[in-house]
Amino acid sequence: MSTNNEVLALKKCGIGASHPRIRILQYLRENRTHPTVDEIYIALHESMPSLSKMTVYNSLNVFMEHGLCRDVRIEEGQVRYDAFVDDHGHFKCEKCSKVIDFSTPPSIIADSSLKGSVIKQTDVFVRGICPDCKPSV
Amino acid sequence: MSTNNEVLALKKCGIGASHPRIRILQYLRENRTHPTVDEIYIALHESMPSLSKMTVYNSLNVFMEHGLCRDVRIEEGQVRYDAFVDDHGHFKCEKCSKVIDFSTPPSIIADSSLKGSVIKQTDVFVRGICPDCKPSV
DNA sequence: TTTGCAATTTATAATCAATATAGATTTGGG
DNA sequence: CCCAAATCTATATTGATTATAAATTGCAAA
Repeated sequence: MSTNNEVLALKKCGIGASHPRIRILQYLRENRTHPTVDEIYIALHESMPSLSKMTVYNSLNVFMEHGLCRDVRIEEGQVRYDAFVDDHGHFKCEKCSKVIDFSTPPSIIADSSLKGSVIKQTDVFVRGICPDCKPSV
Repeated sequence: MSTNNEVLALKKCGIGASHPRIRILQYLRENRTHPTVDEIYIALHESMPSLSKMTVYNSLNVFMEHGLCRDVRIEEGQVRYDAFVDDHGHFKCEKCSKVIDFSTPPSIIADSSLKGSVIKQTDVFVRGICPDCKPSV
């Protein structure tokens, strides 16, 4: 079945592959739109009437702890989630609200102030107007 | 008096130079520790007993609207403020909790996915262990 | 100065996403 | 199939921030 990948990914992390978790991870991997908890909940609730929003919160937190997804806090008061965990930045268009991925330079620290530090996590957020929404010259 | 700079900065933005605003801006400029609303409130309340926390919220929001400071949302659930508004990134040490400024590369977008976009605001957050807290080899 | 009005501040109440809790259900090994 | 552990669900709670409206302050004109 098409959820095999998700089951394997969950097992590989040593966490239980419950039905809600499989569906949430699958949704996140198939919808690279950086959805919020609410968006995920609304989308899945239709076909899983017993799903609780708490389970979405819990699952996403567990996924994050195990590197299966990351949080995108580009907007105040709305946490988005992304199953693409390789290094990349997020651009939010203030016109159409889309969140677009982009690549970042190999090194984000351009001075020596943090020489010798250990980097655990990097977040790069850019806000502006995307090419599609920008009035052409 | 030493608050002249703040009065001028506020007037230049076209916003009222009330006593609370002068003191809050002054505190922010003299304490480059990226304080939270609570930290600012506690620090100033001592010498301004009538100060309301709402005023700190209001003032910081007005300052942000006029480019006098920026918010640093490097931690979930805690907004910090920074009167240094030139482009720079923020590093948070997970051991000592300090937030350290660093410079960022001239261009933060390393691919062509956003060619033609308008950039309004950039935030670069790095979490890890700072040189002081890292056990030396 | 004094006056008057708009801007600002203050206190209180309301909001709302996220967490805590505890009982119910599901999962997976034997 | 059974059972203990993991997970899920519903409800209550939290806590930072916003909303509201009344009180106060700032400031410019008379």
